[in-house]
Amino acid sequence: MTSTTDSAVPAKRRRDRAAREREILDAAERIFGERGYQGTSMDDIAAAVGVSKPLVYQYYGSKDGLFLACLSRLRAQLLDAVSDAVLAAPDAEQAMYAGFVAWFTFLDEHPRTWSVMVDEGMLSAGPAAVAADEVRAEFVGLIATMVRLNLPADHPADDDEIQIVAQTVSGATERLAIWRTRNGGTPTPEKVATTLQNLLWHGLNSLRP
Amino acid sequence: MTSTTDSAVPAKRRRDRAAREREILDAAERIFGERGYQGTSMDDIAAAVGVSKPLVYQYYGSKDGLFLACLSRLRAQLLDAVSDAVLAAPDAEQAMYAGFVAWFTFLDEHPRTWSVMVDEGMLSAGPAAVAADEVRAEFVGLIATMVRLNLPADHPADDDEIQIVAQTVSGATERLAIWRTRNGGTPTPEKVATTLQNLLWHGLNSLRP
DNA sequence: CGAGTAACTTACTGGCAGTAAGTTCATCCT
DNA sequence: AGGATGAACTTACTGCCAGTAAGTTACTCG
Repeated sequence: MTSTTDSAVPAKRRRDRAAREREILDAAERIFGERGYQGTSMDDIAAAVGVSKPLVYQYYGSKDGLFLACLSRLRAQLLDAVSDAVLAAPDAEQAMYAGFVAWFTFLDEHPRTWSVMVDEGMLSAGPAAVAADEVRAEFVGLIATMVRLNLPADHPADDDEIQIVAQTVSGATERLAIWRTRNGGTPTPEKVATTLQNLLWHGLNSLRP
Repeated sequence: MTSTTDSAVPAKRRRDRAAREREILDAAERIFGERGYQGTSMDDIAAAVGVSKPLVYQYYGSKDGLFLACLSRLRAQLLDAVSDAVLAAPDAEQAMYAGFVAWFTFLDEHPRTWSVMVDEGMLSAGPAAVAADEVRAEFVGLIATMVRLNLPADHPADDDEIQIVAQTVSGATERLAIWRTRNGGTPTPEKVATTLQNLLWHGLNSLRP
């Protein structure tokens, strides 16, 4: 007999830790997304789940910790979506396009979660800032790798230039995502990806020294 | 025998409003830059100036108001630096390069003030967010105008594409500025500007439909 | 059924944004 | 001069929220 037999009713009651953690994380992601980091209190989140604040602290340690947990989950999903798209493409040019489309599409489908991550992810003090930087660093690394692979093997590229390009692409796509969200989700991911591709592709291929 | 005869000593005493406001604004810019928005309390700023907190409130209304005032002064300086450089250039290509160099150079010379503006300027709730967006919008507008001017007159450009390009450039330069600051101010503004120019110039010229 | 422990709560502390109400200093008027 | 007027400035609070100490309830397993 599974002990959780009576889980059909909406009564909150006691749940095991994993389930409660997920419940709290879901609520936090939603509320952070709606009201921002500053605008959200731990009491709000606890109340939304129907538990008391100290329970949230027991599971997530601090407000930063909880925010960080939201961020971490989102990061994994987003990174998966983009790298799947990139890896499935037959060549570099299509990989770049597919990566852009995956990026904008994912963020279309998670507009609120996105605002958690970017709009407020850069609280330059505290562990959340470190986490946000790690997310960016991961994408920058991914982009840098792609750029390197696209360069002719006999030209060891200028590392500074690769960094500059990777930061550019990362910064641009982040900003475009915010802009699209505020712009009601237009233009389409494909339109933006195409324009970006046109804008960057030639320049990328002229990186050889 | 100037009327303020005893001003030699470090005693704070009473000063007229304008002077006090400037003093507060300078301190706020410095402390926000050092500790971030969240890490700075109004008491900190008041103590640094040697006045009480309510005085700061009387002059700037709120923490957001004070932050906004810092932002506003910085914005004006930065925008001036960049648009001066752009307007002084003889053609579009050099204008773009000069704009990039001016941007990165200015931010080199004001690394702390920069972190006030960008790293924490996007608290997505509150009036500070609106102000930060206005700063960005101004730059995006400037870039969009430049792009339009560079296009052949007989081709009315696709507005979406111009927006995409402008957001891209703005997002990229913002991110590159943050990266350079954290990277100890390297590579040089000229190096970054050159790479960006190489990366974007061809793509920009292929925008014609 | 009783012991042990995981899930959960009440009731607090401390710090900070923001405010009400008052006090001190400078200047102008007669 | 000396009092009136207002600007510069302060003390002493409120309320909100992150974080905590210490306790209570209910599930589980021997």
